[in-house]
Amino acid sequence: MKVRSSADLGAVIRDRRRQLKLDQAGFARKIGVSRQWVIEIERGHPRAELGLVLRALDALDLTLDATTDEARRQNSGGVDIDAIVAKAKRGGT
Amino acid sequence: MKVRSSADLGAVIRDRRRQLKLDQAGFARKIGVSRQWVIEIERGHPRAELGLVLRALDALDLTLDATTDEARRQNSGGVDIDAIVAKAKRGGT
DNA sequence: AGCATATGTCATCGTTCGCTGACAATCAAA
DNA sequence: TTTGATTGTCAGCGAACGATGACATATGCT
Repeated sequence: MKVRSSADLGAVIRDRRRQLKLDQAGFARKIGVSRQWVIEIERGHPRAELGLVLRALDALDLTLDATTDEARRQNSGGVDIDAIVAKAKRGGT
Repeated sequence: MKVRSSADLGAVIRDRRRQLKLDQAGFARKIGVSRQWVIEIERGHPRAELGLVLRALDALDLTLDATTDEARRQNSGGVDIDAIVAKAKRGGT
């Protein structure tokens, strides 16, 4: 998922934490912060510490990727399915 | 580039800032922080504010993506073109 | 309903943020 | 070398961080 705001970050963390069936307290212990911190982060606190955020993502097996908009247009998200299919129907690869 | 630590983040920001031919002062003004802040971030300061970091990345036209290790194995570089083409040749979408 | 677990709220406290302003250090070009 | 721009360092200050602990609501299960 794209992370453009601290609210996005909070959503990503909360969703993933629940996927892994961790409660806030266990999650907090795992990354060495207070449960308060988890609450604030998941709420989208914009002034949280970068380092703790990275620790949290790591604990959730989430990796952060920084890419330029152009680079992304060429790769992953922007595969031109229609063109591929059209060519495929014509017998191309 | 993958961002696992604040040092990574600093490197990404510095490289991209230079790509765009911005000096620290201009960059700082653009995102509404002090030049001091830029210096600290590029040095890898781990306790920087999340919100300011996101503003900085935005100003550099950098987008952050949070993905699980598994998800990345399935997607990014690895769109299953063969499967798509095979289905297309059969007349599917 | 009752109970246990999970989540959210509040106040307090020590630490550190990011800003400002002035001053070095570094580097490039004339 | 001298100039100018860029980058790095320092001290001081107000504001906010994150931790702690106690309390208040959910939420879920029998």
